[in-house]
Amino acid sequence: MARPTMEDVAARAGVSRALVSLVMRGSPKVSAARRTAVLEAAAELGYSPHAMARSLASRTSHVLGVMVSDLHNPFWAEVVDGLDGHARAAGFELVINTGGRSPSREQQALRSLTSFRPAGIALLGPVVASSAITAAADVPLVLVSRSSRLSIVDTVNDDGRAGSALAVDHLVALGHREIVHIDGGSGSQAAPRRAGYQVAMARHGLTPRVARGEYTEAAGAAAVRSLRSPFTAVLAANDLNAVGVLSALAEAGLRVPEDVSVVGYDNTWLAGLRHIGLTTIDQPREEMGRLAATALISRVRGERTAAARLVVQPTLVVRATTGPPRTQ
Amino acid sequence: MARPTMEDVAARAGVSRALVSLVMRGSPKVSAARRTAVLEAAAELGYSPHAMARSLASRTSHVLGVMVSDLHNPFWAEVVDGLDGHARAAGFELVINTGGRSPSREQQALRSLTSFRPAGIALLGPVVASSAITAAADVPLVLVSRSSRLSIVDTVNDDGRAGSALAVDHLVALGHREIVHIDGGSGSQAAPRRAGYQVAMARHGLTPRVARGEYTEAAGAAAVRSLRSPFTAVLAANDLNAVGVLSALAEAGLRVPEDVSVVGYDNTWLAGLRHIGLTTIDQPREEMGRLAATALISRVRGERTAAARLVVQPTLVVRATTGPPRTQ
DNA sequence: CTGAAAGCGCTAACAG
DNA sequence: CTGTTAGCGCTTTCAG
Repeated sequence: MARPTMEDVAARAGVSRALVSLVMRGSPKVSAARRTAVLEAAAELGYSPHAMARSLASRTSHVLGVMVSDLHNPFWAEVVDGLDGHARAAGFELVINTGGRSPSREQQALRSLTSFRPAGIALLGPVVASSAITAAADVPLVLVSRSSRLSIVDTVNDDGRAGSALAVDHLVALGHREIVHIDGGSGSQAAPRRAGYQVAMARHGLTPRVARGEYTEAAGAAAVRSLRSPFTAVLAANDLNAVGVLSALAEAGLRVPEDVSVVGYDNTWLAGLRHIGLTTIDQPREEMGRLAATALISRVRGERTAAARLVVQPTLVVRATTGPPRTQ
Repeated sequence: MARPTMEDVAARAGVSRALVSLVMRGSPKVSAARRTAVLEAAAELGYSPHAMARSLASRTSHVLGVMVSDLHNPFWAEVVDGLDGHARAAGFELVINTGGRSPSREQQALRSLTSFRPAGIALLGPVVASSAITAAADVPLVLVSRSSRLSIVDTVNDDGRAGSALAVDHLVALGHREIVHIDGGSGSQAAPRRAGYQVAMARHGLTPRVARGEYTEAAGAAAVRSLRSPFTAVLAANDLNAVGVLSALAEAGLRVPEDVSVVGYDNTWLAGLRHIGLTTIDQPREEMGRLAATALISRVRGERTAAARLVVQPTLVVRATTGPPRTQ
């Protein structure tokens, strides 16, 4: 009942174990006849190679580790799609982990991932300390939605400053002046989005107002409830956060966009739902996943040693939650 | 630059490799002095044990493989939460994979998972053929949201027939008679939900009408558009599907619930959003994850050999998408 | 193409 | 408590 090993397959096919190894790795130096014999024997036995033994012996791995900070945010599912497609095409497999938006759990997840000695690791929206990242960095590492100064890691980010500016410009063009930003707190990429907002507001001669938030629905709702002085528009931390904002506004009896305009960030499928119809800043999610996979794989193959700083451009998607402010 | 091994730690601490092994596994038969010496040496070297070598040598594993059929459905994220919490508490780590709702990709994912020789595997909403499941079943297996007759696998399901009946009874009590069901096609658990709907309709003396669907938003919208004859209520395949239904109804100029009532299934956070306010059938998602972890771990420990058939009870959650039909 | 031999990093006895 | 001796399942030489 124990799983068959290469030895078993070799015995059954009447060949040497070395030959089975060659066949399993798809070597061209095997005659067609023997190859089929081996494959048949393997199929009959239900043999499948032991990935760990293989990577232990070969000191290589075809596994890419992926740490997803928050499985509940649809944004990451779409990034993983891009990663998965590209990795698979290049002959790599994904092993996914989750960090639950908590630094300590992320650190555990990272350790767990490295214990598999993957060829490379992608961290999607990590909040863990940069020192913890360095400690794990004896394999190629790529950070998505988090910047880094470390030359040993690659990064894939949208231009968060530009994205926020896009939102502010859109709102100002509609006539808004009282624009609040609910930020992502210490979440990944919250800082550039915040900075972009502040700079854009200043450029328009407006006073920035930042409310502390987080990348969750609950935080968006809470932030709105805590806001005292009046405002006519809010730039939320991300789509999830924006949905919380919408709920809190509705609760308060405020209409969107007549009383308050709302802009999200990410353009996940959530924003596109007809009943949400959220104006938002689009990040090319699948492409970001693809870029991350490409960066990782090129490092793994030793094709590049300099750090890659991949930046994608966000774009504005106007839907139903933004409009001109009410004239007083 | 190569990763330090146990040998390196032993050398640095001035002890034998066996002692380091004992310390790493937390054995009590090591003096406090030597233990700290070893741990210090390990910390200085940045040593972390090689999970694969360990499991290769010990023929055991503390890894649980998880195949998620669809990362885009928030339902699974919540099940994974339950699984993760319980597994972690029991000293197991999760390795996640995704199948993209395609049988062939699921099979690949399953193969990839088994290549790590995990202690057990959880399949969340698999659509892959049952034969492919058996082939992988030389480790304990648990299926979530999919039934099975195989005695070697455990299952965790809600009572889908009861869930559908709950929805139908609710709609009938409101006065509906033209109730359409958009089903989950060949998706996991679509059959019992469909059967429950049909039985409940018959019990009320009503004619069942099933439209072919899938567990996606797009399928829900498409199904509504394809419906010819009139109806006053729809029971969707799941929440995602229901959201598509809501969109298509809005497009067609139909109001919810005045013109048409809509019931979802799952009660993911999506249903609870104020702007959706979907009446739905709740499945205890985290608990399902917890039960799956418990089942898997008890099998892994050899505490049970009989198949577990764990069934949880769905409940009705009434929100804003259901109401009495318009009186003609 | 084969067979033998060494070794990946670790655990599991077992005799000191 | 220690050091030794065997492997786990596989890849990698290297000499046939």
